[in-house]
Amino acid sequence: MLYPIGWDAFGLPTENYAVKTGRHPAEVTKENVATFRRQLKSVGVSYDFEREVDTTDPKYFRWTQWIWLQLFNRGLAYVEEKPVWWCPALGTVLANEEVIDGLSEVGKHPVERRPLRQWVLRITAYADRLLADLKGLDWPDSTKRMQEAWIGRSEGSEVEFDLADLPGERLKIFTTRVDTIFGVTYMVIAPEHALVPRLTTPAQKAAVDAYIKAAASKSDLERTELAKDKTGVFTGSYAINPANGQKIPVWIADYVLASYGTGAIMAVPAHDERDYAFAKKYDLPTPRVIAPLDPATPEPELPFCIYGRMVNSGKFDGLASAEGKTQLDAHFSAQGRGKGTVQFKLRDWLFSRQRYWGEPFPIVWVNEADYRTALATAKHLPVPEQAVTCVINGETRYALPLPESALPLQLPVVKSYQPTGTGESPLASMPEWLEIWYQPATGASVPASQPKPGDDWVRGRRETNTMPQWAGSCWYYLRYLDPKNDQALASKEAQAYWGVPDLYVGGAEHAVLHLLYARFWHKVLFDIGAVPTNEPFTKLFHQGIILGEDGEKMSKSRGNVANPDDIIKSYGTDTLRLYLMFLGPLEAMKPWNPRGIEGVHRFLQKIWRECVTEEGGVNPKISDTATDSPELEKLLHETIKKVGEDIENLRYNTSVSQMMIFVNALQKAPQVNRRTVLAFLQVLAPLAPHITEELWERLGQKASIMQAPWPQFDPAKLASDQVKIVFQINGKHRGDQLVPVGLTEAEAVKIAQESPKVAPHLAGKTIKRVIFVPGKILNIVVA
RNA sequence: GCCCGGAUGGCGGAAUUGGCAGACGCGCUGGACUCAAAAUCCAGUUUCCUUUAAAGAAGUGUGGGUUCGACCCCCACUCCGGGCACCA
Repeated sequence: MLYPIGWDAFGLPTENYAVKTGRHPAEVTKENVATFRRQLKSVGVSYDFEREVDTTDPKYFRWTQWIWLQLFNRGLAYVEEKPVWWCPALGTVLANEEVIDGLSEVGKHPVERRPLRQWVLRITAYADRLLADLKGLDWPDSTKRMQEAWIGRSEGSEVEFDLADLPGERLKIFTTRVDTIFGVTYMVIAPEHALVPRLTTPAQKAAVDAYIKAAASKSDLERTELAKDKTGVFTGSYAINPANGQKIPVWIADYVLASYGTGAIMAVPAHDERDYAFAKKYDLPTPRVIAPLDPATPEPELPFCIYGRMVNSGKFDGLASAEGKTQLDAHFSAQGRGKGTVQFKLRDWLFSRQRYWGEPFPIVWVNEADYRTALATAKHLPVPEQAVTCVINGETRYALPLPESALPLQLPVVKSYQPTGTGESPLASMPEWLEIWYQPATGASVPASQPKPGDDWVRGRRETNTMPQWAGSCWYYLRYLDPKNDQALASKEAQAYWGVPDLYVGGAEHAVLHLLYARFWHKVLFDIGAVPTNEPFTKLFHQGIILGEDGEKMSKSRGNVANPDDIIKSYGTDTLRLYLMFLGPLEAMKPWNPRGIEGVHRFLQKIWRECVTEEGGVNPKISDTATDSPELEKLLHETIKKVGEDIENLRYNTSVSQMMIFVNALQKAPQVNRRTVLAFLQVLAPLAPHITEELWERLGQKASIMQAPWPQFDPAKLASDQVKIVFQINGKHRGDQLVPVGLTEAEAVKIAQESPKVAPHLAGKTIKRVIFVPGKILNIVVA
């Protein structure tokens, strides 16, 4: 059994606190971890603190950086300009959650989308496997469905449209409904599309520029889903529909995203809701090219968005949609302007932050000549086949990785965590760390202000971006297996012995992002032979969270926090543990209710009194010779069974109820056998370890209760020869009676007819039908 | 807006997944013990009708449906929560 704990301690909240207080995030992290660790221990959680990990520990993030180098080496990391929230007033990049209604959360300043140089991970290369391998996982179906939708595999077609005003150029679009291509009345490209400048005519330039500026301030979410009101602007240019040769206008609209498909669509207003809304607004034609399959059906209202039969489509008329798609794909393929293809909604993963408190990238940016030299002198460097480049200050730079032997690359101590104002992280304000002479073979460096140390040294600039918090949390479950290993992220032996987590418990808020990112990393590690399995989390359970008394998430600013220290002080650890379990189902979000805690506290006190007298001796009702009543004995075995099953199924709340029922019966019993009490204490021990250990000892046991083998229930003791059967007339409850097990239907009907409660409802009626469920119910339908 | 959940007494929740709705606990009411209180114990506690009891009737967010029988399955809605790619 491996039951570990660790701290995912990089990230925004700590950094913001550091900015505010000027204290080093590492120092703050250390304090917070100490508090959490103390509280967890006081709750009596049996984590193995020997295996504790901390993602901000250089000994840990050395391996985070190592994994990242493997991704880099395999061509799964690249650099691109990506739009992020930029706040000119604060001079910093903001997270989505820090932007509220287009204003910064701090100071309420206006924000805009600005493209910045970012590291991106090619998770889309694994889209098919991430989708296909979901099938074998023992996860909640809802979570699997969410991941499926997120990956968003969609089969369709790519088609290239000639451009009337740019001879030789083509506009490539993606569509899932190529069968509607004869109904295209305009094209739409995303505001960020590369062809925008060349397609925009002088007459339209002012309008287009204004539109692009406005679109730049919206998030993708605002642009597509929330916006019922579609907006757009005409470029002034035209494309040619390759299906029928028609000249059609090219528009720019922000409901088309540059990040999905080709960033351009063919618009078929008659058969697409978004296109229809747009066409109505801008008065564009909506010709019908799909009719219902059944010709007898009256013409449906537009937009008609389901499959049907092609009409007004030249030689393709009459084909069903599916067949039409196949033929059109072949048709365009033969012309070299299209093909059937698959698109994913999943986008590559923006994997950098312009922040201080994260893992530094083990990358030095050098010029092309130095890059060639470095590769020649240091052949072991983990470089991709195709060099990763970017333009910094107008110069093309090459990404040169640190050798694995030089890891970890540590964060320099900075004077200020304040934003630089340029969009770069605070690391950019550390010239001694940033601008260096660098020896590629060893990873050694000296500040560039000093003389060049030798011939095999090159001039370099370190990467100022840091990794997002996901990085450390993507693989921590592997580090628990072998937390102190300095040769590998975990030894082969440890991995073979422990495998992957048997049960992964995590909140539903991680359903897509964390759980998808970690699966991606794990698959890459599998591909390079660093882990023996294809999937990290075979069985998954989402626990809920305890909300504040007001039903809102607990937060200091809201003042609705319940502190475990206070509860432990007044009621003790076992009461807190038991109450947390009794509060409701583990997976539910439930508010903290301090009043109910009295109930479980009384329950534990009652158990104490049943075992121990006021003077501290063993309660005289307990003896080795007492014979328990059959009822108490049966209840004990039912309790052992139910608690065992409930623990297996993570239904702790109902196991507490069952134990309460048992103790109520125990209390009423005049005599009780010691074995019965001991067995009960054992099933309670996992939830209330402290009090049960104490009572176990007071009842004369020498070894720890934790060492004793789990009690077994005897199925024979659970059997009953009597069972209650419910009588219904026309589905209405009219009485019940204890009857022998194995009663036949005829006998049951006879008993019902003789029952004083049931008989009146049968008087003068004809029995139409009898439904008999043995041992449960007899329903007589009368008329 | 899209994807995923949820809604049961005054409150937290239970119901073997289509077979007695409300287990268990909190709270409340009444009683016992006590000079008194605390603690503890006993009884009651979905709503309505009924003097009370017996006996009825209604009842699991709303409106329909399937079924001998629906908290559970289907359809349409309402409200609340999670996620929507830089909180993680």
